Amino acid sequence: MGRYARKVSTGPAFKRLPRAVREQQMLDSAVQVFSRRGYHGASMDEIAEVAGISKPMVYAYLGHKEDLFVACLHREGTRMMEAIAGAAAPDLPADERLWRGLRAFFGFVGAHRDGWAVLYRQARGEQRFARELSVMRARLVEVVSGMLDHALRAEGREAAETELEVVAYALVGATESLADWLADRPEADPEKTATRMMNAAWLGAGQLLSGATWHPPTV
Amino acid sequence: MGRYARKVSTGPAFKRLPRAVREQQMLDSAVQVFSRRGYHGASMDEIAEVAGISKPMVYAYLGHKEDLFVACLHREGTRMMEAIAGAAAPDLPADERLWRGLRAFFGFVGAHRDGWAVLYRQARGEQRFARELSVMRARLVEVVSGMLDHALRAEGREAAETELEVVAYALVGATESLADWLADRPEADPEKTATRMMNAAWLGAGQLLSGATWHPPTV
DNA sequence: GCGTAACCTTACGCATGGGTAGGTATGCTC
DNA sequence: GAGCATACCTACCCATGCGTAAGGTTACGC
Repeated sequence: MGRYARKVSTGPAFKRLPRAVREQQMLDSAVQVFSRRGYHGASMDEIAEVAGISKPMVYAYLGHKEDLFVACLHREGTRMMEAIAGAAAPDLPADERLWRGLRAFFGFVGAHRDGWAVLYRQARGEQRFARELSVMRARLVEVVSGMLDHALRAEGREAAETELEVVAYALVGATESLADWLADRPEADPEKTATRMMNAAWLGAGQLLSGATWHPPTV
Repeated sequence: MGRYARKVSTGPAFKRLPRAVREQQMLDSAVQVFSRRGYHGASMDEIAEVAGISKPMVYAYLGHKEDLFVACLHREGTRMMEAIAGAAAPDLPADERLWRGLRAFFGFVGAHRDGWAVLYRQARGEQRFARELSVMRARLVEVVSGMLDHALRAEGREAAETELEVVAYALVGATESLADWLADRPEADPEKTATRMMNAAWLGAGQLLSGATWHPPTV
C-alpha cells in the first residue's frame, strides 16, 4: 500500500482535470524546464513537479522524453509560424512584407523567450531532432525565399533557387542571431531591434556605411 | 592482478608516446566524437577508444568531461580566430576587409567541419559553456564592429555603439547560419558561399532585388 | 644496472535519471 | 448505487556512463 491512502484521508491534495488541460500544463512546464536546463539537463521529474503532477502522468499523456520534446517543438513552432503568417499580406511591396514579418517574429520571440530557446537553442546539436527542426526552418526559409522570388518576378527578373535559398538562409540566420541578442537582454525593445535588423538586411552594410537609413512606414 | 601481464607476454599492444602528442590525439578524437554525438551523447569511453587509449589516460591528461570539452572549444576557437586574423589587413577598404574575413571564415569551416560543429552547434544550449562561448563570439563581434567603426570614421561619421553591435551581430549570425548550411552540404563550395554571403551582407536585400551584384576583386 | 618517474592498463563504485508496476480515488453512465 | 473508465499516486527497477583505485611495464638518468 502506498502513501496515497494517507493523503486522501485528509481529502485529495490534487485536482482532477480533463486530459486536454493537463496536457497543456505539462507542455508549459516542459517548455519552461527544457529552456532553463537544456534537453539533457531537464529531468522528467522536474517537469512533472513544475506541472504539479507526478511523473507517470507525463508518460501516460505525452510519452517518452523525446516525444515530449517533439511535442514542445511542434507547439511552439506552430505558434511562431502563425504569428508570422498572421502578419503577412501578399500584395504589399517586398520591403513592407519583410518589415512586417520581422516585426512579428521579434514580437514573438520577445513574448515567448522560453519557447524560442527550446526551438533554436536546445534542438540544435541533437541530431535526433534534426528532422523536425529542418522541416520548421525550411518552412521559414521557404516563406522568405518565396517573398524574394515574388518581388523579383514583379520586376520581370528571376534568380536560381540556390541563390534565393542562400540569401534566405542568411536573413533567417541574422534574425535568429539578433533574436538571441534580444532574448538575453530583457530591457531591449523588440520593435527597435526589428527596425535595426531591417536596416541591416534591406540596405546592407555598404549603404549603411554610406549613411543611408531605412524607416518603418508611418502607419 | 589485471590482464595487462598477459598482453605483454606477446609484447606491448600499444605505443608509449610523450604527453604532448597524446594530448593532441585525444583532442582530435574528442572533437570528432563531440561533433558526431553532441556533448551528452559523447561518452568518455568512446573518446578514449577513438584515441586508441584507455579512459583513465584521458582523465589524467585532460581532466573531467567539462574540462575536456572546454579544451576542445579553446583549441578550435583559437584556430578559427587565427585563420580570420591572418586574412585581415587593417588598411584596406571596408568591403575588401569584410570579403577577406568572410572568405577566411568559410574556408575554415569548410576545412574543419567537426571543429565548427563543436564550437557552435554543441556548445550552444549548454549554459555551462555559455561563458566560454560568449567570450569567443564577443571577440568575433568586436572584430566586425571594429571594422565597421573604422570604416565610418574614415568618412568622418560615427554611430552609437549599440547600433554597431547590432549590425555586427546580424552579420555574424548570418554568417554562422550559412556556415551551418555549408557544413551540411559537403559538395558546396566555401568560396562561392562566401561570395553569396558578401552579396547579401554588403548590398542588402533591397539592392539585390534591384539587380545589383557585388564581385570579388580580381586578384 | 638499477631506481624512479612517466605511461598505461583492467576492473569497479556509484549516482543519476529514464521508465514502469501496481494500486487508489473519483465521477459518469444507466 | 453498481460498474467502469479515467485521472492520479507511491515506490521501485535498472541501464548508462562518469570518475577512480590499484597495479603493471618501460624508458631514462646516473
